[in-house]
Amino acid sequence: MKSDAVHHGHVAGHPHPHHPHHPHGDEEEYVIEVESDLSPTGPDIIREVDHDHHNVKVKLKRRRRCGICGPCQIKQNCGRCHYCLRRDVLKQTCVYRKCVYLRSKPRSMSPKENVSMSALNLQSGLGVATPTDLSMRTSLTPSASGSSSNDFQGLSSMYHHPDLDSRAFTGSSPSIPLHHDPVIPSRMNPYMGSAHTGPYPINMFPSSSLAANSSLPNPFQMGSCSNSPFRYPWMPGSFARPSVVSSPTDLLRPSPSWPPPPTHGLSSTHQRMASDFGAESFQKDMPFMKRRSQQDLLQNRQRLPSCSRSLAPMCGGASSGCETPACFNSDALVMREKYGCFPGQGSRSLGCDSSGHMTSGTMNSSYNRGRASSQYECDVIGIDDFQVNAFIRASGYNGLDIEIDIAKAPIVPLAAKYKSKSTLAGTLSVMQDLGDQGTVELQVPGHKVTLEDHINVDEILAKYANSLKENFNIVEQSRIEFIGTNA
DNA sequence: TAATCCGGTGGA
DNA sequence: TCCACCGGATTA
Ligand SMILES: [Zn+2]
Ligand SMILES: [Zn+2]
Repeated sequence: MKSDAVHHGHVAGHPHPHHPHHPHGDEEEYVIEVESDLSPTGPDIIREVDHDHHNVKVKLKRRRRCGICGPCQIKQNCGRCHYCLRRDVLKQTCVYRKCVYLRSKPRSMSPKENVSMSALNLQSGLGVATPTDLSMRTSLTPSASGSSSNDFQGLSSMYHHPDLDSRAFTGSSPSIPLHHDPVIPSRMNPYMGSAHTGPYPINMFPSSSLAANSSLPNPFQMGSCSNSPFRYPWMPGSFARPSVVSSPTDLLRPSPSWPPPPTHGLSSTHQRMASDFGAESFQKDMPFMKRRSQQDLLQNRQRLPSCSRSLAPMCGGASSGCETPACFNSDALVMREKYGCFPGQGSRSLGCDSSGHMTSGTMNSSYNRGRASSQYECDVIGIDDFQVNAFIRASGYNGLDIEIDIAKAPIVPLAAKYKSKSTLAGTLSVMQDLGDQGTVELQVPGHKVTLEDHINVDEILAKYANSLKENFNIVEQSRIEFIGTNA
């Protein structure tokens, strides 16, 4: 296992645009480049290539990693993923390091989708996923995906900033058809973080759009708030101590005395996740990628690389001053997590007036299909005063995805309105180990959502974000208490 | 030169 | 239609 170090410089954000490159080819073709001025981290350059005076293409200058998203913080290749193992032939970056922003397919336009230069200038970003400054990130909007030409496309959920959109297409109603909607990475630092000025430990795994930050004053944490460099658990120097950390399953069991859920061969979520690793293809590296609803697929909304927390890359070191949720994604404010004590806000219900319903493993066969051993496994977590079945799995390097079957629990008054089909998939991105006890606060925007076959919180939130500009809807909160079993 | 982005494509 | 591959192209 080699741990190729990679250029740090390359990873870092690129200060300014490079000189426009004009690849003059045939005399039939000319290139127009437009520089964006909206992209905070490096304007993209658009090339407009006119072949026959009819076929007009707009190409982008090769994009560069944003430098601010989680994966961008990782400076080392894992050395284990498919792309690492076959680096020479595949010529792709490590799956763990793939920039969120680059996961979306680069925009490009077909001749018919041509737009005027003014439009281009207006938007310059053309819907491109421009790494956006944190301050700009107030909401996320889901978008449909185009065909993929990106090996990593499946990795991310597609969000773009509504503000950018509106700004971009001001004037011309029909937005410029985007080949692909981008991901706006947010500052994040799941694994390393500068104590102060540096990026906060903001977890912003695209898929969830449910940013959660955590502060964990607990001894079991993987220490995401340190300045220590990120390390893969399997690499020397890693702090990973799987044996010490309870598996999510264990952590989330209501009580240590409760028997663990059936595991179908694998004894814990941890192991389930662990077992998911080491495969070859990308999706095999990220098996959960298959585990999404059709709608997810349609919307190209997928989860990030998954792994158990104990397997998750992490940084060592003790946390310092991490107990503040400061590290909070200012985004659509989806959720946050806290540990230790929870300000006894009245307990809230998890819900939205939408019908979120999800793909609980037991309810949706298609959902389960991609999952071999654990789809029928269910954990129990407490939400407010209720105990609810939930499907828990790792998400992201230090995250958990928790799907809650609302229909089965009277925790959502509103859910009743949607009959028994109402289920809600909550995707919590928990950055670190939950430790003995923790509380996750979930804020679900109460937004009207069209009932689909599969809806999860992400989508709800996304839709919520989509209309965030127009109206703020009620946000309901929920908190989920995690009860750990760590000794 | 190394890294890896990105377009094109064949197979499932 | 989706996605893993391939390999040319672009950047630093
Ligand atoms: Zn890798
Ligand atoms: Zn990035």
